[in-house]
Amino acid sequence: MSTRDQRRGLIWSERAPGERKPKFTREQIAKVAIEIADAEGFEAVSMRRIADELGAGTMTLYHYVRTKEDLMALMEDELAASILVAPGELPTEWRPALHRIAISSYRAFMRHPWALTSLRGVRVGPNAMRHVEQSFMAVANAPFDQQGKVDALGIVDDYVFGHAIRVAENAEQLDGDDARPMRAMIKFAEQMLATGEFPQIEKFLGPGPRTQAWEKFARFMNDTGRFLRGLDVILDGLEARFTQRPKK
Amino acid sequence: MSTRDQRRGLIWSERAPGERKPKFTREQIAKVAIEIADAEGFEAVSMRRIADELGAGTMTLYHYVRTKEDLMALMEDELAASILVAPGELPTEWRPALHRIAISSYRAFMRHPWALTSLRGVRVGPNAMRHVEQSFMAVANAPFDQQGKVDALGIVDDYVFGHAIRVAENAEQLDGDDARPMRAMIKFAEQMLATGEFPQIEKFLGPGPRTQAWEKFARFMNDTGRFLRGLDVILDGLEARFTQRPKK
DNA sequence: CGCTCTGTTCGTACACCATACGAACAAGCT
DNA sequence: AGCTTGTTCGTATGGTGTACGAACAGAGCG
Repeated sequence: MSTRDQRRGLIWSERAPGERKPKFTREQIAKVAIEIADAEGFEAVSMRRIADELGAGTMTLYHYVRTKEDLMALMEDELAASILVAPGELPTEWRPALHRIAISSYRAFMRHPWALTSLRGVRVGPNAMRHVEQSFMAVANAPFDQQGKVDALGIVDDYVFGHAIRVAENAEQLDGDDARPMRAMIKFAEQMLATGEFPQIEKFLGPGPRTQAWEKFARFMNDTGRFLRGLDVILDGLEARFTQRPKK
Repeated sequence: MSTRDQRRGLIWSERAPGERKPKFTREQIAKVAIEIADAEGFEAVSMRRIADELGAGTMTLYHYVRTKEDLMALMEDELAASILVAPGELPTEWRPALHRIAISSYRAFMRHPWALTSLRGVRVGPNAMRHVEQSFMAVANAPFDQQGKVDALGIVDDYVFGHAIRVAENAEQLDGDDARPMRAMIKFAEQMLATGEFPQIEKFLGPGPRTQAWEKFARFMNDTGRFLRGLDVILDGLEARFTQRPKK
């Protein structure tokens, strides 16, 4: 190898000749979009806004992405990366492994609540596939048959996703700096209760002035403990299914 | 009562004097919006489109609704009505009752898949409250404490919602008349698999030509049986939680 | 060095969106 | 018949995604 090659890397990591280096990268664009959504909500994410943030013309983005839909797929996969469990940290037992993945997903969703309602899924990117791989890994040693394994993964994923999305929606109202929506909702609920059509709800809330009971209830719904208890119930159910009837 | 009052109904069902009858109703508007979404997808629902369908001017809608957001709340509550179990048909035992409600919700979601991804919730309308009432009714006789009851409802609701939303997203691609998105996804997945980074997924799919294995897999994910099995697992878990440790 | 090629950037234009504003209309009353 | 006011809706504004094609600039070559 001659000296003039010293400062160059392996051929694979070098750009092929004749290929101009673009100013931006897809990852960079996706990250900026996520930052905007985190800071100002998903509806603030527009092609113009992203381009401005990057100091580029709006149409420049369309060189990296065919449609805004594609860009959202990039955002989604970028977030999918953050639900991956660090390699080596995945327990070998199926139950703690599933538990670990579920918590990791839950945390990621809580960090970017807007993603749950705004990014419509099924655009499996590289990181989403890694998540699937990791999930299969989690149940690889589980005493379930093929169908049982997929069922188990599906149930946990569905629960985590469903829970997260409902909590996220709730939190948007609960933690907003504007308390009016919450007040309006309580007022409406009280009106409905006054009709007497809802004895069970009334019984649950108890008698007397329930101005705080409502908010307490809302906070309870968003308690992480509730998520964990539900997760345990589901894992219990999966375990029971196995011990009760090993061969279906 | 004099004869001239004969043809009039009870005072309560009469319009108060001085109140002009509007041409449309909120319910009517919401129903039209839902029809459009069912027929052409949610993105086809615009204020102009709804108004056209009703034979009204666009701005007329704003007399019935403050914003489009409000209109979506109306749509949501209209759909919430369809997940209500007919009164009298709700079993008294908590497990079949929860099962019944879950299935009813699942069916409603399957009928209007777009609603899951497009209508962001927490706008509890009258019908949503009736659903909550019905849910509390379902667990009224269950041997859980207060927290346990709410937990149980939450877990089932979360699972149903999470499952439905993922199936709905899947179905959009699976049942679309355009098979290209599906093919593109398979092609991409195969490329990823070729890297050897996904041994678990490969093991699951098995060797050889898997052109059909993919679609079979997708169909399996959307099988109603999978939903029901998951529901049973969760109800098992809830039941176990009770029999194992009656007092918490 | 300048020329050419082409990948990359982006200005302009269009169709569509939600909706603010205020004018026009008509139903029910006196 | 005239008035009041709830209801309808035309127009206009500022936003959106993106099609089109012109302008720019980096790399290779002579």
